[in-house]
Amino acid sequence: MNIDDLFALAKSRGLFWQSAEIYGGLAGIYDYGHLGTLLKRRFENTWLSFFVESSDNYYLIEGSTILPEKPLISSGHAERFNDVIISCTKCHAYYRADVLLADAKVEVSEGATPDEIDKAVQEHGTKCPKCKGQLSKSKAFNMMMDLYLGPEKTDKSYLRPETAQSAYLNFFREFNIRRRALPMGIALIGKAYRNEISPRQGLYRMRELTQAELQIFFDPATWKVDTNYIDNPTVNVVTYKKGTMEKKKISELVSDGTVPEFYGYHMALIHTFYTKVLQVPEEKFRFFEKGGEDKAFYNKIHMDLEVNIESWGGFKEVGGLHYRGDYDLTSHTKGSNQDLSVSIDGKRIMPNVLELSFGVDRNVWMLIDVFYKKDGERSLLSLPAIMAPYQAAVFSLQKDPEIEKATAKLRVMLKSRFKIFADESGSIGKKYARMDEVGTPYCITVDFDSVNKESKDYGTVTVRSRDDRSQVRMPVEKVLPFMEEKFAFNPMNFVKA
RNA sequence: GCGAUUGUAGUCUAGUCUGGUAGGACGCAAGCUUGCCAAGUUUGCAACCCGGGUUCAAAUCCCGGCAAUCGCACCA
Repeated sequence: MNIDDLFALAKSRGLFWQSAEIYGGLAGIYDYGHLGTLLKRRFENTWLSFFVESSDNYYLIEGSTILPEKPLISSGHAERFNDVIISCTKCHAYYRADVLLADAKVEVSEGATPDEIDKAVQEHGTKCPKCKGQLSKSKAFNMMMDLYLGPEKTDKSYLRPETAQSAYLNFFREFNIRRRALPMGIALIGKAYRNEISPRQGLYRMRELTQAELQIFFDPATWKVDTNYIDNPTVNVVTYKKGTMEKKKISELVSDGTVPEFYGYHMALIHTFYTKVLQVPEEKFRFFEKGGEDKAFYNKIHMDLEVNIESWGGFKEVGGLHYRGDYDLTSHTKGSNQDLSVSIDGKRIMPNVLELSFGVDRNVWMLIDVFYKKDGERSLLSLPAIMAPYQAAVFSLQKDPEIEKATAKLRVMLKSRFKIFADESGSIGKKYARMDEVGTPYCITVDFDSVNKESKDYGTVTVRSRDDRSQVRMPVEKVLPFMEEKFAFNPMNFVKA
């Protein structure tokens, strides 16, 4: 499936589309429709259950999307998110000024201002490397969206560029409330904002995005994890050292020193989430270790979580596992004058952070890409049941007052426990086809025998499975238990280490 | 931000070069039909991205904007 096909599906079935589309839209900003919202919620709830609620020490919080300027200066975003850009007056190519000057072997101090850059360009007569044209004046470009609050619009603030900062800013209070114990996890699911220069590829590069992040604060000297690494899965991994994809046991990655134990454990956890909970085929999921220039400066170990997504042309980042050391709490300690170090067993330490970060929108797109199949006439979205927007549909085989009465009754019975689709237009085959396309795992159909007292099948209905189109007949009163069983799957069961 | 391509009912698309009644498919609605997998049939609904210009006349030509895809660049 290519991007255009996926978008056509998304628009026609109620998944997502551009915000304010009747006005022509806004680049990189999207709305979710009724079906997309259901799907997104399923992903978020499953993520929450698996990574957060499975632990007694991890909690979800909700942080504001607007942050004052100071913490973002401390975190480095105000400076590092801030590139100085310079363009060519002739061919209009533009460059990051520091990269351009480094290539031209011109030395400038790190974090040089536009004025300093312009001076250096003038002194060295630096030209456009492509066309040798004159370079323009440089200017600062910040990826963060800024806001000015108050009656005079003087209070500078930003829309948060990542949810992570909300976790760090709330560490101190949460730690004190929660019995001062480590490890402690703070999770957020929420919006983040980045002023991307050029939003691309549907939900891949967005200006307003949803992140699901878990920040685990821990003491590296004492954190104990399950060294069976949750059945020690074999994972696809591109290590920085090797540079190509290979299959490795988690235990190997730990014993050969690629990652520490706690990191390996979380690789296993994430692998389980993608391959067992979301049921992404193993060959489509991998870890990709970033190093050197590509690694964010604060990270000690940085792996992207990648899924092979056809519409995005191959393996693409859907999340990250980042060992951030004590960078975050140390910089906020400096910036706020609030000592965020903690005392554990009489020892004073600055907690380290392991960040599990997921792009929710990218994962929603990924699920559609991975599970949508077109087989001749048939369109099938074979989502795992736990991700299905509608869990079942209840249909009447045909227009008939008796049947419709029974259908309505069955719907009421199921509605309080499950998300039930109810729309009777079209033939039964068409109804099934529609449900296949939006990933509804079960269609329950009331037919003439169901309501005919003379029939041996009186009081029964048929339940059709989405993937193999098979049908089983069962008494109406068995339908609820059947559904309870089919949706009993609890993602957190994988995690009890 | 630069370059290329593109923008037509809810969705996909013909028509644009060469200006002159916007056509099809799917969809949706109502009816007939239909006893389990997108059937048939009748009737109906629904569109030229936005703004300006040229012209007797613009979906079509020109200018500006917005948006999308791809490439470059960018993505602490």
